[in-house]
Amino acid sequence: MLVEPLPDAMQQVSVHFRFIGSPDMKTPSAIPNFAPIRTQRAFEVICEQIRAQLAAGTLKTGDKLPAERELAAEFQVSRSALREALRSLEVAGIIRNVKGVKGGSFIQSAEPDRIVQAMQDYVHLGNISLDELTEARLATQDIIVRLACERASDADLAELEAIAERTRQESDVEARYECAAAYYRVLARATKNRMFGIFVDSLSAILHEFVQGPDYETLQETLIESRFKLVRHLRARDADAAAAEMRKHLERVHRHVRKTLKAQNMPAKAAKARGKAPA
Amino acid sequence: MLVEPLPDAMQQVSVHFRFIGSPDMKTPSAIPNFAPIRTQRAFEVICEQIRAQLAAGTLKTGDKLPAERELAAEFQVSRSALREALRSLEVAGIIRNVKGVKGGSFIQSAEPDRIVQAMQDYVHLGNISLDELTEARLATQDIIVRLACERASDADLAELEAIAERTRQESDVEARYECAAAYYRVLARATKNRMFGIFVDSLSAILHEFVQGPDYETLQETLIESRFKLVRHLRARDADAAAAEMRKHLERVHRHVRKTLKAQNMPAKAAKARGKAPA
DNA sequence: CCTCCTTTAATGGTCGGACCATTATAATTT
DNA sequence: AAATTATAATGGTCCGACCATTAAAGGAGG
Repeated sequence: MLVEPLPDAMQQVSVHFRFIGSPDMKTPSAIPNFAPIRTQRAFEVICEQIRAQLAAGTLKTGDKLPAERELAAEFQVSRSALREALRSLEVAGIIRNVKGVKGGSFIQSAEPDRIVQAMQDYVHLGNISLDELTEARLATQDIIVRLACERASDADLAELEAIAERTRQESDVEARYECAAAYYRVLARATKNRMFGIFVDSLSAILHEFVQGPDYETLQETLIESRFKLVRHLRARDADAAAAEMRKHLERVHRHVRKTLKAQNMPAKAAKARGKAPA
Repeated sequence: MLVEPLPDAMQQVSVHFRFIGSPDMKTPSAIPNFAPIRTQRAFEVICEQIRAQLAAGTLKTGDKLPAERELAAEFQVSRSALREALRSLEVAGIIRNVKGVKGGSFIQSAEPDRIVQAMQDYVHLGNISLDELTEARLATQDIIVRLACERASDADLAELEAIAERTRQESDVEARYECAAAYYRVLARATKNRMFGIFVDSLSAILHEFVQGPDYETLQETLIESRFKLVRHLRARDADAAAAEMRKHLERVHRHVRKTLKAQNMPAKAAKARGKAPA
């Protein structure tokens, strides 16, 4: 059996899963039963069970969960409650829902997108300053460059150069940003450690929100040049030089961003609105 | 008005928000209308709008969204669809739902919990190896120690010592883990950069899953001693010594974890099942 | 006037049943 | 054999209802 139904205490209609007392008891104070109160919602229990099976390895990438109606019956909850659980897992990037016959909920492979999203939310809510982001980025990239310097394959280096070259040909601002992100991503991949890729992607996405005008133009050629230089240092396996180049590069970028923000009188902590209204 | 209703194309019953053609058209191929097809679910649109208001600053921490029934009316969707959106935002840590009169959905302040959860999911799904985690941890802690060495206040240092002292008095394994996590967290806080706290918390939570038996005992005193030493180095503002101590500390821990895993014949990539069955 | 209890209404959580749009497969037709 | 048409399974949405929780209003008693 894939799932276990919710415990008996949860079986009654609309019971809110408290694990103490009885729902109908009118004078619960009669018995000095001071167990810790814990209220838990149905969808949370469901998520926990599924996550547990994930951690245990009972469920793994590619597996298909039973259909909603069926799964709801197994858990002995309504379809709505189950759907809220599935929705949670979906936005967490754990499952993917596909419609139609042979549709269902499929366990996803790991994608860093959700972590990036979570970090983005965190920054929006927590007023993380540009300075903090910048510092974290400098520190992270320093490590990455040094590791990449040891481990980058020839293919990695060639790809980096190709991206830098492509950047030069792009004229669209957004396309150039994409190139930059790709450059950083490949560099992170060259460390052969996926954790660094996560950090980089997150910081890239967040810092992108700060980039404002097309005033970037003036800096563009310098930046591209710097990327080529970095590859040369990597190829020479000169970690210190590579790290220094990256540092110079990032400082240039951030000085520029900061100046732009100031020119627009924007505090360094507020990101601009990026919500696109539905057409 | 807080929200805008969904566009006209979405108003029909159960329409799945395609922005091309008409649902009732029987021969849509008659007109060569080749606009890109985009299907979007109601809850996604709602989430986007709310996230947009967050990024724009229209919504901020502490604000209260209208009641579900009311909000559903504003968006002109069913309560179920709205609830799935709210559920998504809740598991993303953006809102908090509270019941009862004066209840509702409140915009939360930033908590790193969700990022930690996201990273945990990522590791579970992606088979990130212990080696990768360890390396990332070593690198991250190196930076943190060096920054903390510059910036830690006397209060920070005192707190670190207090935690190390408390660890010695604890006998429960889980409590000691809590102490360790707290130690790392305070250390990260001493950098005065919240981004590092996120990294640390995530790695702590994930690595905790690898810790198995109570075989930790033998190492315990050495580890605590090491924490005291680290504080002394920090107090002396000796970054290199502090970083070296931290490195030694972590390597000890990870050697031990690795050995334990091997003894249990567990691959270094699979985390043990931690799902607690409901009582 | 103040305190304690009861009532009330607003709100999130859950339920169950319904219909629609999508999609892969089976059945049918050409 | 190929193309077309039903069929059934599945996720997405809607509706209306009831329950549990909770803060505030109202009332009883001092």
